Amino acid sequence: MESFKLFLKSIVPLSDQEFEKYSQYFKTRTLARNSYFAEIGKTSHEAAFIKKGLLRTYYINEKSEEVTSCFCAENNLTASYKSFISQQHSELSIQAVEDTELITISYNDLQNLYQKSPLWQNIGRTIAERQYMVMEQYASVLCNETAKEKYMRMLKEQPAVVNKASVNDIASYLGITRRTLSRIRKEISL
Amino acid sequence: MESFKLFLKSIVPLSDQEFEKYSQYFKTRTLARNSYFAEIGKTSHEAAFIKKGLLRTYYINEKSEEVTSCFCAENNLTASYKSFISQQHSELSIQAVEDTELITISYNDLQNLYQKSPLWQNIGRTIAERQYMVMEQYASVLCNETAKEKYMRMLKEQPAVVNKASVNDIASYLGITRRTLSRIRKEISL
DNA sequence: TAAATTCGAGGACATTTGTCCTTTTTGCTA
DNA sequence: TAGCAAAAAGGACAAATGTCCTCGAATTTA
Repeated sequence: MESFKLFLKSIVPLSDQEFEKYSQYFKTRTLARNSYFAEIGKTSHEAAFIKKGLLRTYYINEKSEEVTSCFCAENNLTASYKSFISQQHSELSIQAVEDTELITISYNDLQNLYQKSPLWQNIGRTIAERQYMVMEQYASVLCNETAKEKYMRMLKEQPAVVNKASVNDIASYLGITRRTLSRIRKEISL
Repeated sequence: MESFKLFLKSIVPLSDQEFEKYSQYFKTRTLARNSYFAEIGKTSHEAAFIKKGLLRTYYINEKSEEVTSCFCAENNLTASYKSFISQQHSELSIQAVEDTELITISYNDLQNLYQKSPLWQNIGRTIAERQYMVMEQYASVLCNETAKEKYMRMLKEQPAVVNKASVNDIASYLGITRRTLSRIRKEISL
């Protein structure tokens, strides 16, 4: 729980006592490689903080291909947000790329926290704002860079992901084909 | 204010009395075509609901080109969110594509509302969550569709914007060049 | 451990998109 | 309304990326 406490403290002022008070709402859980935290078609009842490991979020496009929309690494949050927030069927699957340890909270417990405490309303809002800013960055960056620029950025910003994820998943995350990624890797290695 | 009230009601349960109670915090303002709601380098002290008109958000990339990251139309919110939330210099400019009427709130007033009322904490969080979901959609779509698919989607989802904005701005919004957009328009018109 | 399967690299060619430029159209203003 | 400037269209060629394929290495499974 220590890393999660630090994460929360980076968002709002929070004493150890306050954290203890609410820590009962959070459960620790492990997820084996390739197993799922959320699945397309099912409603997602949990959000998670990733203590250790790596998760991949993907959806299926009109051509029935898996498109990776996100890699979530240690010390970050993950959830099928749309499904979790609206409590409707998920359009996303979230799968463990490697064995992963999570700290989770259920939808009902989180709503309780929101009811109970302005502190948690504030945490919830701030997290939503942050997720927005991260996504904005992702969008503006990925849509206006060439394939090579995108891969170089990923190498710099998410080197651990590049090592752990498959070529297929990295390519679809960057919105390019395997072939293009292969060419870029060749070029870089020269 | 009527459209803004309806907008809020679509987010949270809200009585007319409650809305009246807080409406003093909101100011109405018009923005002439080509003038700015936010500017790169300046801190953004306001967020806005667009009553009428159209705004374009852009930044300057490393090649010193304007990149349009967003078109915000009537009955939506706009802000240089990062700057507004963090009260730091804006990396974005927001410019009126046509004469536009806004309903605005200042950063300080919004913080006051958050202090004063869990209702507004809730509104703030829900809006942040929604903006996140919109941005997620934009990101995954733009990064995994061809130039033509992106333009066709825009035609369908934002026909008014396609009519009002310049070819240059539409192209940079879609992450393609003017030349490519010109080719697509030609092809469609056949 | 052998066979089967998956995964990544890369060849050959097609298609898409970008670059640089000129021409045409549109809209403004003097 | 004539003249100018800005915006949009589009020609010619280059570069980037995609498609379809094969091959060999790595990994899994029987």
